[in-house]
Amino acid sequence: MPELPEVETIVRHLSKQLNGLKIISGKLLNSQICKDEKAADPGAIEGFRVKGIRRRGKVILIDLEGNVTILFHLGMTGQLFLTSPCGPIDRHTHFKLSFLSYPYELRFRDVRRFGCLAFVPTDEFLLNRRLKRLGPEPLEVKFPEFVSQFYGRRARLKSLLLDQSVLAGIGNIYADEILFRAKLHPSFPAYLLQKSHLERLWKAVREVLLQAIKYKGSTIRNYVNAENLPGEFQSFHRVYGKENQPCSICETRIERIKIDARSTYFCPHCQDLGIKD
DNA sequence: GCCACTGTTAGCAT
DNA sequence: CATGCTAACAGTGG
Repeated sequence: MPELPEVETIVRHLSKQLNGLKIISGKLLNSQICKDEKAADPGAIEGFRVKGIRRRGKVILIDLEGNVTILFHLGMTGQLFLTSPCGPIDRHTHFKLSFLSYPYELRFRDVRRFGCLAFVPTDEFLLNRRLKRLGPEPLEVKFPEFVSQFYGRRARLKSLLLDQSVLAGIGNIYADEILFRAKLHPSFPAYLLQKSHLERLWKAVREVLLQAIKYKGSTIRNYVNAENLPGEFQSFHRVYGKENQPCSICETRIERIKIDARSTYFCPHCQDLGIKD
């Protein structure tokens, strides 16, 4: 579910709401969600204040006093949202936090449990396995470094966009939307790109992600933001999930192929690099 | 009921 | 190292 724009939307809202609040209780309802290291001990963070909330790639980091950072990865179906503590809790809710003088609790819910939760030392958070191999932030990387991430790589463009060590935070939806906007074929090998192609790709990464953040991400099925609301960017999708529908530019039928076992949607006319030229 | 599919990625084989 | 499958899980739709 959540890629960079969805995670950024969550982080912005949590940051506005939770900064400075004091934690009065944390409850781990299912320790299986702490799959990376030993189960988090929620007792260890009671009484600490929230110092800040950050995003790195698709990872959410809540920094607390006491050199503790709570790390969340939402996997495919993870949700991190604020809700009334009186509402029902289902069996997919794995963790919750409540705060002094604040009417909502923060819940982490994840049906498929591909997500994870960990408590890490703030001063060593980069050593966490979820973070240490991440590539540059797609919205911060300068063009020369962007080029170096693709230079000489024989893999297909789609594979590299999905590779979190190339760029951190892009997933299946935005990879396809970015390649459509850049007019590049998802199967094209990166090392054959010309500089002008890379410039198109670099710009498309920024434009698609920024617009998706503006519309609070995409909801296809499970995603909700920290306000427990769906995103609105799905109505701007040009190719993702649109097999056999006419391309919004040229009316050609959108095709679906498999790359790395992931559905990949593209317009064979608009994205014909390596096919026709 | 069965089978295919799903927004992720660590771990393994090649 | 680079690349590409597979499995982990639960639910949905044909």
